[in-house]
Amino acid sequence: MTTQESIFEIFSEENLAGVAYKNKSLKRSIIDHLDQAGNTTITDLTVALNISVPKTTSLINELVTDGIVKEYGKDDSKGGRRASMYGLVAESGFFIGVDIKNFHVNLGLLNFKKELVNSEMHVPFTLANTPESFKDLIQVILHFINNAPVDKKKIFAACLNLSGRINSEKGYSYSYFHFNEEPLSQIVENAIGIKTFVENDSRAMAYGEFYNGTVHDEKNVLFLNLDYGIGLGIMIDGKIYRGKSGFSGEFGHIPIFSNELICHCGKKGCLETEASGQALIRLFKERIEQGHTSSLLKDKKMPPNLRVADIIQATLNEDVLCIELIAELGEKIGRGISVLINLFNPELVIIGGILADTGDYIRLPIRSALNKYSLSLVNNDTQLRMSKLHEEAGVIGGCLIARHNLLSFNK
Amino acid sequence: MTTQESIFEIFSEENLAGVAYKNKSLKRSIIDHLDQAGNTTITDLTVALNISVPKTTSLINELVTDGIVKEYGKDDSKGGRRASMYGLVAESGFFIGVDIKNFHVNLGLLNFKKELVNSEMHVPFTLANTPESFKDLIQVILHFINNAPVDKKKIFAACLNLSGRINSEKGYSYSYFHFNEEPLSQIVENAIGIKTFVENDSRAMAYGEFYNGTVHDEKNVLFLNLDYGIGLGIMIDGKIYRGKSGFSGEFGHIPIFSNELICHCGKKGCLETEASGQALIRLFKERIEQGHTSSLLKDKKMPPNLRVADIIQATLNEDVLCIELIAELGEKIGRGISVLINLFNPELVIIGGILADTGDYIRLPIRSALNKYSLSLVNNDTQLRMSKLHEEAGVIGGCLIARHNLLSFNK
DNA sequence: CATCGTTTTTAAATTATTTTATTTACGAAG
DNA sequence: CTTCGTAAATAAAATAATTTAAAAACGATG
Repeated sequence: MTTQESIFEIFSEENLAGVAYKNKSLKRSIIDHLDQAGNTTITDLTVALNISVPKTTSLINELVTDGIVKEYGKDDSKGGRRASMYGLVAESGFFIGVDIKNFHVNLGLLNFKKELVNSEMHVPFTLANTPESFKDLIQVILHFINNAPVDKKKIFAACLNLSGRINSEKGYSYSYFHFNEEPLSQIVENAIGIKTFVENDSRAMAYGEFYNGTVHDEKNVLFLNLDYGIGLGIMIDGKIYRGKSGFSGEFGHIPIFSNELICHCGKKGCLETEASGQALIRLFKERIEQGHTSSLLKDKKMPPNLRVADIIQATLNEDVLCIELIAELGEKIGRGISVLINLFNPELVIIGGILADTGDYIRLPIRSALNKYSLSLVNNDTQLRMSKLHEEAGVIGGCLIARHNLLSFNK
Repeated sequence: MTTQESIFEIFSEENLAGVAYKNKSLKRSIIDHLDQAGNTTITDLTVALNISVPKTTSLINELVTDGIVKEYGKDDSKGGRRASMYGLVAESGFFIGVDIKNFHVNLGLLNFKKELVNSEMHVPFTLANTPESFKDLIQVILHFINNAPVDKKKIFAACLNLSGRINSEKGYSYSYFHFNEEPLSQIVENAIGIKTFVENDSRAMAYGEFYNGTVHDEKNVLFLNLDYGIGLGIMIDGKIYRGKSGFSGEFGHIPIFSNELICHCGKKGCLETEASGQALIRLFKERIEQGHTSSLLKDKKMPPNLRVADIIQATLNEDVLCIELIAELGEKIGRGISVLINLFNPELVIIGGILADTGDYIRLPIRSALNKYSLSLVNNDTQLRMSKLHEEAGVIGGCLIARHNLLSFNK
């Protein structure tokens, strides 16, 4: 029996009854506990799961022969005989995260102990809603899998992060690659030969930041993905909140401005029309046309194909116009966040996405807008923190989601 | 052993281990199942809880001798011996809900089977943040308890609904009756001699509507309490979402207007300044001053102490000005709701609170504003429904919260 | 460096639960 | 109205878990 088979046995949805069912759930609980609490002793598990020592011992032994758990030496002395520490086996399974951006793809490989063992960042790729773009993507993924330093059979699952509207339960992506009735997850799964899930990019980043990033004890956390659009990942009680069909967090399209700009979603007054990376480029052009200047100009003219990354870089190089624009953006985003704080009373709001790389240039205007627009009692309750994982948030989150979905913890 | 003692034994937080612990949790699970699924058979429980028939039988028998469960005749024939139906005993315990409004109090008494056995609506009372008002309130509650048609000892818990910021976990009310450091829940508990919880009024209404009202299978539901202020109760995955400190749902104070009106919260541009019952009265006055007329005028002058209820009544009597104002209000509320829909992608939004009594006069403008302001894909996903429980939502919700907290189901 | 207190682990005894078999109850068909 | 098929409830047997007791492992103390 290979490791893979035994893992699938434990995590299969097969309907067992009676003792077999109970043992299976107990084993899952043990893995869940080892997953969350790290390596522990049998005594620890005994109190955590409310089962006796002999029972725990026999279950652990089975998991050890299954290859999912192994002994990690002895515990520190607590006065008597030292207890054996048990923990998950890092090499017993791997998971892939594919984070698809507008102009590149990031990929990562995670082991069973939630450690990133391999990653490829900034693989060139242009996201377009065409079959060609999709084919390119599959090639990028296959290349990553073939170059991965592990047995392909031990890669249990993958997760694709895409912006736009995603129904991760059913595997549909509505904004990209929705060419026929078959769910995107299924199409990719067939193409790469690995169980595949899809998830909204901001939610995946939120998940990564939540479980492997800047979040410690907080349970209700909002993650902002400030990119060309404005995404929002909502974590409630430690779980991703997706809404009815997976369309939650359309923060960029809340109507809080009284302008006449038509958003690409077709509505007027969306937050995204004033406070996104796209808006940033538009505002930059407008200022240049009004006669302002910037270090980004080539021969005193607008550079062609100006990207958000350029403006971020210029800001960090202390370009005055860019600093001003980022501050304006921050003010507007802060006003948006104050809506979120009033509604969610979160413990923590994380500023992520490429625009978060501007650091204090964007953080301080956001902070002051929050004081201006949200109820102080509620606002004081909420921490504002910058992303810790930066551009790795997506891949790590994707890997963790693949892992979580396959193992179906906490369900 | 009295019934009360035995109930507290099962639901006590006392730390048992081993078999005793397991039996206790199984008993709780049985009660939980009977609570949600109604009367069922032993075979049913066997598959639902994954335990054997003899084990289920012995647990049920213990619960029967405890007085919490009893037999409710035989099941319909399915071909063989007819199964006994078991269910909760309605009279084994009672719960009180106290819904405190600006100008009156509603009280209700719920039995163990979630049936409202007694209620007193519109008990005269004026809510003010003074010790006198609080004393009056206690008198109202004591009067209700003493007149209740059940043994006072069998009333296990009560819940107080108040508007404003409430930390229900710790029992604090910040907007009303926060006279000293002791939690309000504790003060009331000492005064009435019954375990007491406090909850935000809109959340309690949402809870009532969710479990005994218009909600059927939906799990992610938003409830709008349109009163003098605008409250929001958020139900996620069947649970009340309270946020970090219980300040979630401050919907009335999201800054989505660019007006110069100072809200009573101290900020500008709050939804409440334009779309609440308070705003309605202000707008009515303004129109009258501009020369408009209405059936509500006395000698062609503003009536003193005009209440929202008066405008609602006039609307239902087809007063043209009031109908217009309600439509304007609906439009603005709809714009606010579109923010919620974009963020939450809920299955259902319930329009409740006194202004919901205007029915289609407010529903239709809300509906059309939603089409105008929210993403169609997301919007089409969400149902809009009017409250079913109307002014009883609060009391029923309060009773159910008291019951839930005491029994601590799903925890 | 042997002994003692402490804690984990293993083993044996006890208790509890499930599984299987039997009995009881019910409706329908002959 | 008896018989037969089916399903629930009960009883007995078998299995599995917990509890208690004993052994092993370890550090500290004298």
